[in-house]
Amino acid sequence: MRDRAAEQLLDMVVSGGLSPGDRLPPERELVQRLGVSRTVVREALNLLEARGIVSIEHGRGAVVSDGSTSAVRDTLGMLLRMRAEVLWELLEMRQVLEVEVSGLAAERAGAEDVTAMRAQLDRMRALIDTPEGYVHADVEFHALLARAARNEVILTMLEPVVDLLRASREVSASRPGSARRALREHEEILRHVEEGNADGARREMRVHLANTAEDIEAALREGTLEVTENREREPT
Amino acid sequence: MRDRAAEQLLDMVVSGGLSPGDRLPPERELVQRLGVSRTVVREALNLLEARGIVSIEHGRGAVVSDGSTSAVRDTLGMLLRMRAEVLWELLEMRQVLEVEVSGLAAERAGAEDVTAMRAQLDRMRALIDTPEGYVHADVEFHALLARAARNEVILTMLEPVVDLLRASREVSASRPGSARRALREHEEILRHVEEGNADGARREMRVHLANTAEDIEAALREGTLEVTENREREPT
DNA sequence: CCTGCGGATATTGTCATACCAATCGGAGGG
DNA sequence: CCCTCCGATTGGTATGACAATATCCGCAGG
Repeated sequence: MRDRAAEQLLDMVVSGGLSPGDRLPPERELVQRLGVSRTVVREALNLLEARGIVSIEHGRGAVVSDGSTSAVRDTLGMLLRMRAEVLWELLEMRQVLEVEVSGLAAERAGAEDVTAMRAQLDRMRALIDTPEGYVHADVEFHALLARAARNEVILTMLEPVVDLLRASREVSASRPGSARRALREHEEILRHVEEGNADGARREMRVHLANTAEDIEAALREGTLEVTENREREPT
Repeated sequence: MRDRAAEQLLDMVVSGGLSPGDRLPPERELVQRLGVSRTVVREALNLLEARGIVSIEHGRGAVVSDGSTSAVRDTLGMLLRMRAEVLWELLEMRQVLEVEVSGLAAERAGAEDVTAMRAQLDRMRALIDTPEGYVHADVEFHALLARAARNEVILTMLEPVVDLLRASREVSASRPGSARRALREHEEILRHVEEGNADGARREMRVHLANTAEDIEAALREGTLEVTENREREPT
């Protein structure tokens, strides 16, 4: 019954013309409209919240979520906690997606994309000695690259993977010399993107990710890296 | 409170020495142990179920799940449904993932994978004149290929995309000659996989998906297939 | 007229209880 | 020895009440 109600609610959202930010009817009204008890309505809403469709706020109601991928990240994160070996699969997935993203970006990036990425590279250069800030800038660069690829679906799948690997990256970025090497590689990638050289961009990204994966493996061997998930809810 | 209870339960699972298949204590006992009402316990259990940690079975209890990826698949599926993604983006995503899957499968497939795929090709050959059954067998073949690639994460993320494209495929598969052509292409792919020729497998898969996409486009032009979004590639 | 305060109202969160539904196991009869 | 049925265990649903939080509106004061 819960699943049936959740399906009805999902239909209300997708084919009911509700946009992100809109509020669903209150629980007591959904009780009448769906003809089930409040218990079932609440469980259905909780399921949709766990799936990232809506966000339930105390005293306000259930609002349609923007297409945030945090639910996918959380679910993947718990999977990682139960089976640590999926870390390798995640790294491979990231490689598959980002290599292709580089190629697509080289074919589709506009001047404004290149400008934004160049500015981001400057920021990375400035933060190169503070691992935490550097990784943040690094992640942002990859996000800009993904946006230049002009494919929301790829972004939807890549985002949670990258999020999940962020902790690993912070450790690997603090290894001596790796940040500077990564910066050079980013510059190479951007150069190829700017020239519209898709194959070159793919090749450079493949090299870059191989090096990064090597850093992560090394950090794992040294025991510096703990494979856990930091579950923190968004701070409003 | 629900999240706190869920965290406690998750700790019970991961650091409590519970293996997949083990049963958690019944709800009424967790009520006493956690000091909260049954409502909260149930909501926490539902959250863990949505995240794929446990599987709740009526009359039996909550059993610790193996690290199945079905929760990730469901979450992604709902997310994609809500975003009503553009058809060409889905096709591109499918191409990115499946081309790489073919390459990985060529490197990693064992004899039993090849056997299963060959059997699946026979089934497709038998169903070649019934579009519906053929597409089902087709999907199954691609699933076997993905399994041979030995990366569950990629498989998990590919599935929702394929699901959304299924309707398009049923239409395109009914175009004259396309099913037979697709069958030949599948045979080529399998041949390369069998020989361990990763690049060849990638190339053949790329050809196959390009042809399939062409079929879908043609069906779109003929109005056989209705889609709300139109394909616009170039940004402003 | 504007501002800030306070209460009324709406809405979700938690609790307690009762009963329904599915599953399992063991007692009893064939 | 096997089958059946019944009771016990366990999750599923319904209901009503109250608490916690957010929103809105009117009113007093400037």
